[in-house]
Amino acid sequence: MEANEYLSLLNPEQKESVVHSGEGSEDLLILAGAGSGKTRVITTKIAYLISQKHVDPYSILAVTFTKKAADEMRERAVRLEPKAQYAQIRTFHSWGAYFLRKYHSEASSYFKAVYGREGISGVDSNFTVYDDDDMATLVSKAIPSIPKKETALIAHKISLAKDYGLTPESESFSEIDAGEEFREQYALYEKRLRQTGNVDFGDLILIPYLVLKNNAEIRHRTHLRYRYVLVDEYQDSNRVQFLLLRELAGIEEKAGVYICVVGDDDQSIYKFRGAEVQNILDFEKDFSKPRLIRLVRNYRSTPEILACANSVISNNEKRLGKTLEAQKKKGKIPVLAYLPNQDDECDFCSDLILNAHEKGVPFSDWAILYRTNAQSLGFESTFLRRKIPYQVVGTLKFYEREEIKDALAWISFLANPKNEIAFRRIVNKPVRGIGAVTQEKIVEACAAKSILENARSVKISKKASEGLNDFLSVAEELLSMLPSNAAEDEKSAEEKSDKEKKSAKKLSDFVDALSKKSGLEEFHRSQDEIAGTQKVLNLEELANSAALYPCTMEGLLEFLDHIELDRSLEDESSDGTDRVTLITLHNTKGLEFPRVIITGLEYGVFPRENKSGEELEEERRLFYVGITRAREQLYFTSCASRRMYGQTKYMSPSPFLSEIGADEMRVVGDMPSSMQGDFAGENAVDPVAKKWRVGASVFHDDWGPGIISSGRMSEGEYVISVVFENGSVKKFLPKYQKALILIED
DNA sequence: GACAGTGAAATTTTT
DNA sequence: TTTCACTGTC
Repeated sequence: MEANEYLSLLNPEQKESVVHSGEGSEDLLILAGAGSGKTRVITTKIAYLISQKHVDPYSILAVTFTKKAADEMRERAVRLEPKAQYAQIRTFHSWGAYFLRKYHSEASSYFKAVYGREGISGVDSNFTVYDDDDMATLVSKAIPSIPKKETALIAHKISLAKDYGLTPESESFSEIDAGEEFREQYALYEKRLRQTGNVDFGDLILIPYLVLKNNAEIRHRTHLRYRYVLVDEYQDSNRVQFLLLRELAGIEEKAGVYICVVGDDDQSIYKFRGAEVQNILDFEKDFSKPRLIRLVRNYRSTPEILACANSVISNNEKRLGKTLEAQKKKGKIPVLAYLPNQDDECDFCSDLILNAHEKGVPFSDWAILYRTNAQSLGFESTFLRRKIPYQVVGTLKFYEREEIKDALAWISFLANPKNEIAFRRIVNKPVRGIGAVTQEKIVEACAAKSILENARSVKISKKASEGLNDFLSVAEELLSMLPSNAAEDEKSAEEKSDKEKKSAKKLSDFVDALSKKSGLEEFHRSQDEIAGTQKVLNLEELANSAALYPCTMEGLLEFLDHIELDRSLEDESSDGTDRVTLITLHNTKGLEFPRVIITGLEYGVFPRENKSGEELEEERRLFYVGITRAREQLYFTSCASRRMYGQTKYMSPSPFLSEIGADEMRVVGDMPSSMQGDFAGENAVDPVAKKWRVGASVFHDDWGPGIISSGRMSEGEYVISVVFENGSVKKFLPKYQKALILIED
């Protein structure tokens, strides 16, 4: 396609975003609302830079957060401009992995300087990436005094520290609410991890940042290489990603690297994972002469849907501010249904879907959105009963399955025999008589050395040594199946895989052999027979997915990177079957559906209880994301009572619902007041309780505005808890309370 | 090391 | 209510 052709498809703001290319060292922030054609802009921009500005595609780096988004971006950019295939279009983490493999020895030198040389391996060229579970295991091995159940907590905290760009040497951990005790734990973990030569997820960003920051030569080379850096979904970037971007930009040395970020502050929903809305709010402050372009024309949803979205999000204070403008013709007004309980909610959704289906609306037009995974259960059983085909998105993911983790542990161990976590996972599975004590001995003796090469010289019991021999010979046998093509190291990874795909043996045969020889297949086959699972099938699936890679050590590493850096592997059921989608609100980001039902709109469910201030704003953004997924029709459901943890709880409508104007939606059913008398006897209607209902807004003379988070009868008195905007929670007896007033809405 | 029995806990989760 | 992690027994 010619440039003027694809540019003519854009609206003025989109076009401006595309042609802005940083003359006069200006950077660019594109504030792209939901459904405003963001991906089109970024892909067109890549094509435009190459074909019109004659930019070498090799010098373009475009990063996204998910594999799916990266694939889509590459595909669409290449369609516009074939040379875009030579640009680096990938996820933040996969770029980090690429960078680390390239500069592993510089990274290792950095760590040797920090920790001293003894027993430190740093980052190996053939490192594998530890996931959360692996991290927790490593924590418990690095700090044996820690109780098992706290390891995951500490691992999480370490992840968070890395997301904030903090190392054990950092001055303070106040940003992540941790202190000196944490510093010691973090340091022990790091030392242990550096012994293995492997990295965790956080390292994929943190270490490239540290290397760039501390190594002027590499920084310089990198500035020469990447002249144009584009970041998608910038609102989801965390602190360390921001720091890395600053190094890539080379602001201080005036490297002249063009930075363009695209994002939507209103769709930032990953604060709990370290994402910083502040990054996008501060962009204009942090980068050079930045230009801000707003894309607010929405091509996805009807004006009625956008009116709701705009009303809701305008209640947030921390935002750059924008109002979506509908480009579609008028449609149907959104519907809010007040329902007695969650069974009625399931039936209401089923009725909607089945009625529409009779009129020819496919099941796949529908998506049921909910706040927590547990809420899918009711829908699943109802849909099963009423024969509505459905798919649940993002529950047990492929890579989280035991058998897959086992096979991957084998692969990781072969790639890097210093990987103690992988070793521990597989050495005694199936049982080889190598218990925890023996494992400990072996790992201790082989610290920072190849377990494969050194394990035989460790003194262990006779029984264990037989098992170990068995294990090691399987590993050696498997390794011998993998020729290493060191001679071809000079070639770039892309070039190499292309060639080898055609000629060499497939890696799938290797993975298949691995399942069999390791005993994993047999082990899981017997599990399948007991539990009726399909673990063996999954192992075969894994082998299949390796078919595209050559049967070499390099192919193995590529395959590992692909698997490890794409934990969002599609559910196998994403074939063309016509079915309803059940999905958490978080998982809907980037998706759209003709008909959307947002369920469980009750205080305590959505928003979750005790949310206030910034946290409440994030919940509101989540609601906004949900609303803007809908193309044609939007429904809300809110239940008067809900079974939670085995008890029936009486619910109040979500405060978010009152943020939508009365004329912006149609209400069906009766809005419940708290403790309604439907269920005679148990909960007599107390007029005080009715007035001071859960979810209502209040104002306190000393504490300011707040929301009633719970209310119950205690010794004949109605007691409420109020969450104030500063986060504090207070209890009151409203009957006698004078400083507290109710704000009617 | 497998298993039943007990008790505490119960968000969201790109990589 | 359900789930999962831990405990003690065989």
